[in-house]
Amino acid sequence: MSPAPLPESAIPEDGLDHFAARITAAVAPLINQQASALQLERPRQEEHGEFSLPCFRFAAGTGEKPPALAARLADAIEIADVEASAVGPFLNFRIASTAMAQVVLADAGREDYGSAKEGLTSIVEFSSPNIAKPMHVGHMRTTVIGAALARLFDHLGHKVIRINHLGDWGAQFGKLVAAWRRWGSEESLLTDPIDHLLKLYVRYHEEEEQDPTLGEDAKAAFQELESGEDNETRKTWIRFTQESLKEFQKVYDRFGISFDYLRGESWYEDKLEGLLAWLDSCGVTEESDGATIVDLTSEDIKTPCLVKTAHGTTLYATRDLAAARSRWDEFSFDQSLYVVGAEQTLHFQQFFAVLRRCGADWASRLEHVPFGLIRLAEGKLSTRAGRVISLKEVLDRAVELALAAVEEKNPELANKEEVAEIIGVGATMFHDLKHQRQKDVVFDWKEVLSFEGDTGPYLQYTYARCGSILRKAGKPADRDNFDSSLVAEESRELCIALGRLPQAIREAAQKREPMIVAQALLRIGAAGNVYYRENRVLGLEDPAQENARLVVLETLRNTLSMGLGLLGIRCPEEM
RNA sequence: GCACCCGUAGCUCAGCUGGAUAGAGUAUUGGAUUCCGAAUCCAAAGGUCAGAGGUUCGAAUCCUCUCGGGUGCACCA
Repeated sequence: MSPAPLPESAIPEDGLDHFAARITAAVAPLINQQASALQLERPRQEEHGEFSLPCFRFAAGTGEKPPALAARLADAIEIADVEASAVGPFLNFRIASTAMAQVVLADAGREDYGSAKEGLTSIVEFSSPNIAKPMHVGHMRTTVIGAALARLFDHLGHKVIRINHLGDWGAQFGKLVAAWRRWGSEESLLTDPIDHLLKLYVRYHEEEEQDPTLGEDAKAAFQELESGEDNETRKTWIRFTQESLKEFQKVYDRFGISFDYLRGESWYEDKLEGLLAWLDSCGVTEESDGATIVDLTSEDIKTPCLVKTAHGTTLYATRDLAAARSRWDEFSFDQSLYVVGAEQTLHFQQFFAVLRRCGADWASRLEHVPFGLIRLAEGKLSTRAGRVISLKEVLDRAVELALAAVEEKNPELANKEEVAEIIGVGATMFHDLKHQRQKDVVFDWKEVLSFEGDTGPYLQYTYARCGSILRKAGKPADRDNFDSSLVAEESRELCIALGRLPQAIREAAQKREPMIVAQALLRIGAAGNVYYRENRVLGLEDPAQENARLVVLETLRNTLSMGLGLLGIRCPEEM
């Protein structure tokens, strides 16, 4: 049960899509194809135009050789503002500069540029840090990628539900409460709650080995917690949760991220029995070594899914199953994404397979969106081995460096701290978002803290430059009296880059790959920098020319802020 | 042992469902500011796309194998 295909009308024709639609509509009938089936390609070489259609696969049907077909089509086709030409077996399309500038500069820069009305209900589960532990660089990717995907879906007209599936349940909280009873310090909890809780946890772990009574205490504490009674243990646990959330919220605020639901694993606590009963009624459970499992060999997975331990407690998978079912009942989603590290792929395969075995046809709407892990040069991240970098530390250092850069480059700037925050956080986020999800990344301070080249600050700088010129113009760009022919040739490269953003947005959402938008923005930024370098805007003799260039810069500026906004990155007016 | 992910320039990475001469950034070297912000722009140099087979009119892209790196494999999450 997959989501129904989108109606054609749901796909808007902003930017270059406008011309692509004209091209496919004109070509399709000549080769007996549906317009929607034609995939236009983007030629590598600029001289081959903006779009291209290799004719190899259609030539077979007509009995012609590909170059002959391409040549015949090139002759036969008439498309307004598009010139078709055959180069060997390729049918290439070049868009007339004036028409392109007209269309792109009118579309791009609108808040809804590249938006759609897909109307799907999409759940994005992301971030999901563990209570009482610090957020470290490892949480960066899920948080930033998940938030970006949510924004992309939102832009495409989805009803988006953002869920933070906090790790707030499990036996370790028994330990934590027990540790708190022994050594907890009210003062430390108030000054740095997560640090204090982490230290308690680590100490408990260490002393447990010497003193077995600690293990008993922890077990007892978790049982008190699981009982659901409103006892002292529960109060303590709630307090730890609240204190942790306060800390997490500081990071989310800096990232500009909000959630629709903060639902930790504990939220599904009262649904676990029902879930297990459901699994039983589906006849998929069996006993093995005292534990309750679901065999998945029929689903091609050798490892069974464990849903209940021999001690009778539930597991991660049980809670995820309960959560999925609860969300389906509540939201009837079209798609439900889990932005979680690739190391948990097996877990997701298992839990999806369990649902399939139960005959839940909606299981096909669940999707694990994996990403590669972050490692340090010294090795894998490890809290116990001390190989951690807290997220706060990364952001703070980036902001600190940004501040130094601002002091040096723009000492007159009034709100330096505020601007440095935008730049530093933006650099960190962009760095994470410009790479493919799946690849592992080795955390490298030098790269994360770089502000030159293919970086977030480069795009922010471009935005600020445009703003600076627009301010100095002293008047807004006049779009009612905009003559696109005055800038058509000089802005051609920029318009192409701007014009391709809508497709990048769609593709990024489809592939769950925000990088595609980040790369498109870098091309826009590069073209923009060349543009205002080579085309002076202010003090021109011809006011119509000046106005036309103001329109270009205003469009560039708005598009950058909209595009970076989709990635969750803000732009400073000056920097 | 089995399964999955990754391998493209010195480094970090793009390369779309197979398409035309494999592209950026960075580092290196050289150049650009009487002119809207040099966090910029221009240029040079830099690749046996890990290796070997196969499919195809065409392979960095798909298939198989080998090598190298990473991750996971029932009572943690």
